[in-house]
Amino acid sequence: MKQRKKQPQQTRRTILKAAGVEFSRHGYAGSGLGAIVDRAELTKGALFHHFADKRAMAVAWIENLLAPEIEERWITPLESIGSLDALRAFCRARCMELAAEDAASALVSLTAETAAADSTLGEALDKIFEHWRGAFVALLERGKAEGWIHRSIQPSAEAAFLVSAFAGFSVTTRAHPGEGVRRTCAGALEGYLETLRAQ
Amino acid sequence: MKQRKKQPQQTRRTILKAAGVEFSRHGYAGSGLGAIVDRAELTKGALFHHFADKRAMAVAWIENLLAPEIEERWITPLESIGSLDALRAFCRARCMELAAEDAASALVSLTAETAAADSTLGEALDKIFEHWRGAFVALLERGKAEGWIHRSIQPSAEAAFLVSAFAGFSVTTRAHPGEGVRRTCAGALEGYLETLRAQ
DNA sequence: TGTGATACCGACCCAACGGTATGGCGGCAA
DNA sequence: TTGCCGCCATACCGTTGGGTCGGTATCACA
Repeated sequence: MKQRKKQPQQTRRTILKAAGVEFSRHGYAGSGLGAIVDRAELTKGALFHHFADKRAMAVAWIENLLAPEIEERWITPLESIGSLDALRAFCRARCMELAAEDAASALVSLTAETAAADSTLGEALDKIFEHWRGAFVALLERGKAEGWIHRSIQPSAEAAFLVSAFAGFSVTTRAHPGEGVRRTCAGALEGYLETLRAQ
Repeated sequence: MKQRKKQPQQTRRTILKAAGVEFSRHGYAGSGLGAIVDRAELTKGALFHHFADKRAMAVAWIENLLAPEIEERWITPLESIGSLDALRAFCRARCMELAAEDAASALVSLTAETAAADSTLGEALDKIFEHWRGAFVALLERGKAEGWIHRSIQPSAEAAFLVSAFAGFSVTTRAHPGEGVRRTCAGALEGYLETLRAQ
């Protein structure tokens, strides 16, 4: 069996995965390229062969790794929700699982740090938020059509609110780990979700 | 009139204010001490005379400037709220005013960046969140006693949720400035607040 | 088997980082 | 007036930051 020794796509992913770990833990400015290539067990030569500079690498990480993770954990599951009880259960589960290593937590913390100052990163991150909101809009509109979301609900408003709520949970969870705050937030969120119920 | 030439307390505040501007714009790791003393029109000698190191200065900023600003804009006003309509108006107003320069936005972004990795900063920041939640708890309990908050409401849960919601708004606002998202979030938040109303 | 292109390494560059050492100057008590 | 301490400036240090460059190993293809 021939094992290729040079696998550029794999190398690229290895770098992005290492970068993701560093970004999630130390933020964008706090993550050095040295720490990233050390974690990847590669060198700066490899890094700068695949990416023009640090920012371009961060954008690639956002688009190639972070966005798909958000998609998989937070967005795709919405498609198979068919009742308000299912939506409640899903939101509660995601709230209780929230941790600093979660993709959503990385999205939120990178956004908070960089979006205001760096428009390139900001736009890449906002695309994910936009997509996320869009998925909630689609869910709520479907819920209205299927009769388990109240007719008077405005999907775009509630979608923006829900995404912001998860973002907020991830911040307060970072400040105050432990189950307590997550549980109370999850409970209050379920109370809010009840207001969307038909009738 | 004798104008004192050495005013250490004033110098200290000048440094902290400059640090606050840098932290708000570039985060903790992204703010260099050089940029801070330049903004303050002082030198590192002054900085390290008043603070042991960068982290201690950040803690001093959090406790001496950030916390009082949060207190003034977000916490103290809660004391003079005497009806659910007043609470709705207050929350809407704060939502619509939210900007990257707001103290709450700085609190959130610094928390997202540092709380998970630096327990010293994390605890200083969490104190503010804790105090904020406490103020909402007091408000909701008073509202129950005065009869304009529903009896079945659990103040601690709703307080955690409200603080998280504002934190989330500040993040999504950073990613997507402009009135649109803020307005829709404010609307949905008011819808949620209605669920707290007595009867 | 050669050959040009791609993938990666390792040493290096300079600027900026957080932090220190020293010393002058203003203000106050004796 | 002197002596001293608190306040702040200046110059500097070692390290690390992002980024460059020449070279080498490996590839696809001829």
